[in-house]
Amino acid sequence: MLKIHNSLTREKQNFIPIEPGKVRMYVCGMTVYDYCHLGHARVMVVFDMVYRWLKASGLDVTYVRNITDIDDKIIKRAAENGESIHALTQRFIAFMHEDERALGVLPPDHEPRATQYVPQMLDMIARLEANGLAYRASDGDVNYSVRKFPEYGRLSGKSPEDLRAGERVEVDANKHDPLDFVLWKHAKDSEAEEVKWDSPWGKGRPGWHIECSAMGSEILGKHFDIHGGGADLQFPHHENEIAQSEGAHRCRFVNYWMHNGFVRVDSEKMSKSLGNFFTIREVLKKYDAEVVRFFILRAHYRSPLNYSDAHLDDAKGALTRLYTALKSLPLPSGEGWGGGGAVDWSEPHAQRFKAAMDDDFNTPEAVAVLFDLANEANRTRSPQLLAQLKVLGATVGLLQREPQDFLQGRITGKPSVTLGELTVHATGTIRHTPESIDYLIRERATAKKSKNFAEADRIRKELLETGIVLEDSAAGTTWRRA
RNA sequence: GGCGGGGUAGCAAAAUGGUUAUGCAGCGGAUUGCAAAUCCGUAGACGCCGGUUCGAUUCCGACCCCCGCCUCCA
Repeated sequence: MLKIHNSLTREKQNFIPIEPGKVRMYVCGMTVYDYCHLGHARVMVVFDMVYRWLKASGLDVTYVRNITDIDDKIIKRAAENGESIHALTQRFIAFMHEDERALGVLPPDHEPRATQYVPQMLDMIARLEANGLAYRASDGDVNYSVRKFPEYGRLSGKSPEDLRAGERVEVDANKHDPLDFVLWKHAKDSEAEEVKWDSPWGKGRPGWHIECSAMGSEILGKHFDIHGGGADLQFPHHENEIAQSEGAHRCRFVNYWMHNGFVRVDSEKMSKSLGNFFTIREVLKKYDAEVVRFFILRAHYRSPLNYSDAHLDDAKGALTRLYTALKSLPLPSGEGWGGGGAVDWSEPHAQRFKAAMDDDFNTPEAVAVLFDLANEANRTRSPQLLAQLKVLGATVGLLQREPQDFLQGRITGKPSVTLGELTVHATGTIRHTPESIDYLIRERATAKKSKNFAEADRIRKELLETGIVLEDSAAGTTWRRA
């Protein structure tokens, strides 16, 4: 039985879908005006893992992750760049997709963009107005009247009294109450036509929170199973979503709320405002994308995750152990590595793996099982256990490449991002190609045959200095990147 | 100030009222021309102080420290 930690109740609960066998899940995605950073990578990877595990559990999942393609920051950035918001957002959506594919993130079933759902948002605002929860302020904005929604604060565990609005931010005089938030922003003369939509309240554009309420209910229905996002969205974004959705539809909005922890740098939250972020593509120039994915899944999704090169190096070493074990798995006849059989769920490791994953997606524990599996497979030389390792890895989007591709630093498929090509390490003095490495391996074999170990060792050392490790075995010599 | 999360061996990171987490690094051994990889063995831990208990890292209380949300943020 799958258990999920529900932010709404702050405890693990048995997961019971609204409709048996089906799961409807919504995750807050990115605002597209810049490159994605590692914090975004964590949301993508974490919920991709959730998506994959729900599917592996036999559930029919509908996964929606939205794209915010209209908001203040986008307008500002487009103006700075002297381009349309459409051009700006299209570009960064494409970059985001590249980053995701590199990280092994499956495309969600739906990826709605806010600008495509303005009519649904207007409809929702009208309902809120009809229900007496929205009002038109003197400046022309339409606001949500938080005090009229008694449940407000339930998700974040805050009471309106405790919020002390205005303590950190100036209170907007147009609001009836400082906690009220905007549903519809009136158009300003200075703004481009591109960001103005007609509405019963005059020209304008949607507030941020309404898009998720509108897109969620439009695609998944008024009541669905799981809603996720970064922990910083719990308040006010998700709190406001609940107020809007339940206020408009007069029914329960979401059963299980999930929030992932932050990526940190030097024990501080990685964020745009602090400026301490690393973009995904920046990191992918230095580290294999699967190492980054493994790094994320090696921690529990709700725990903080400290980013540093040392930690990535560590993750790389660990993943190398798994792929090294997999190296001796014979290729299934006629099939490439992309394929893979079904998991044998009766096997003990698989049972432990499942128990871990079912316990609020405990990927650190599940990964530990993978290592136990690798150890036993190495010891017993069992192809069955290696096959099991590979298919279990698949359930969380790991270990699907040909081992030599990983070990020798190649990328499977053709991500359009330029990633670790075979240029060896920066510390190296000579850069080798696979051909030159093979040549040197043959030279060394000749030297070894004539017992010229000094020359053999010299060649091995020369390669090692450029980051290439040679491994001799009965079957011959293979190489991998250090 | 309000609310919430956390402090585990050199580093990372889980579980658990009594029994090996796991990975990297370390140490000893097997293997190897020597290595690497692999295997076997080994050392090392639960912030501090009390309490409950036959027994606490695990439960309870106080304290110290760190982090997050309360503003846009994944």
